[in-house]
Amino acid sequence: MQLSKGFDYAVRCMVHLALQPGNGGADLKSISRAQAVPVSYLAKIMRTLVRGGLVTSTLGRGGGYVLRRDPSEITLLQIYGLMEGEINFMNCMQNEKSCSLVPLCPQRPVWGRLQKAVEGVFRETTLQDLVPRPFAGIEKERLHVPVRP
Amino acid sequence: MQLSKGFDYAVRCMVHLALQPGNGGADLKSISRAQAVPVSYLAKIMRTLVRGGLVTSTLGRGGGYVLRRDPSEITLLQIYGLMEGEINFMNCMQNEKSCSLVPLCPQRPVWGRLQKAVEGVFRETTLQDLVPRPFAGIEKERLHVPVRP
DNA sequence: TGAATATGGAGTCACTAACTCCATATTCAA
DNA sequence: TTGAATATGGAGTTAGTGACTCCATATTCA
Repeated sequence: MQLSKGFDYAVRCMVHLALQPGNGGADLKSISRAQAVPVSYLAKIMRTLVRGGLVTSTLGRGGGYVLRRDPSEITLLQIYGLMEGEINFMNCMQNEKSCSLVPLCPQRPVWGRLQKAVEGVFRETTLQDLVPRPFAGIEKERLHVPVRP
Repeated sequence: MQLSKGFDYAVRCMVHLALQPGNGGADLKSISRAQAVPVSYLAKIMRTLVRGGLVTSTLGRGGGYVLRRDPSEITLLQIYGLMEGEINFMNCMQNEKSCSLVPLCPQRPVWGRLQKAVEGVFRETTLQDLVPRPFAGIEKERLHVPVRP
């Protein structure tokens, strides 16, 4: 029961974007260097985040990535959903009829409780909560500015 | 973030044992048949449960397995601990120094919260809670009797 | 004595997380 | 106009491991 590296990377890179001065954005190479994530793998992750609407990308020279919303409006649940899909602890939780052995499986509600618990933590945690203290709260009014210098 | 089949099997087989009439115990083959778990794999799982002290085994003809304690005193956390070890959602949570990037990693407390949440559900759920309704509570006074007929 | 049980541990196999590579498209600067 | 710097798309690779199998051994009972 581990979270994937992909998810970990995604979260850290989103936080990295949230930390850019004036939210100016950052490009693949710089994120890769700062977060120690292999650049080619990071590229794939960023594509997922862009497709999912959490990040905006700019092509060509001087391009890069910017958060699409305020860090306080991006939850871990959204990132998890993009990287991993629905939270489910057992295969039998995916659809109703996959549990074949017992008509009313007694552990089903337990797995459900786990799901809800984790979902709750993910839903309540925003990128803003993950910004290291010294930087918390600054530059918030300068969000959403374009990347280009 | 999935629970392993091994853990699922272990839980179901423990419940199966809790359901035996008069807690007479059951042997590999019958558990395997009833719970649809490959017998050779089940053998390995049962060894873990025996070593862990949750189940007593009897060798030789007429042998098998019996729960060592009352179902209400066996928690999912104990079973999980045997099958999977400590709950940890990220590798960096194993020891203090594995998180190398940032001295005070902001997501650490979040992973910790997940851990606590799941641990809580596991600790509060006993085998007794997983016994299907019609059987709940019966035969409790006849626990701990020997296997042999 | 032998059939029926559990034990121990090495071995197999398939799947997938994690990562690479390359060809292509876009943008800007000179 | 060209080329350097960026992102995109997707196929390919690899190492690790979860989910099993297999067999030789020990124990118990009929």
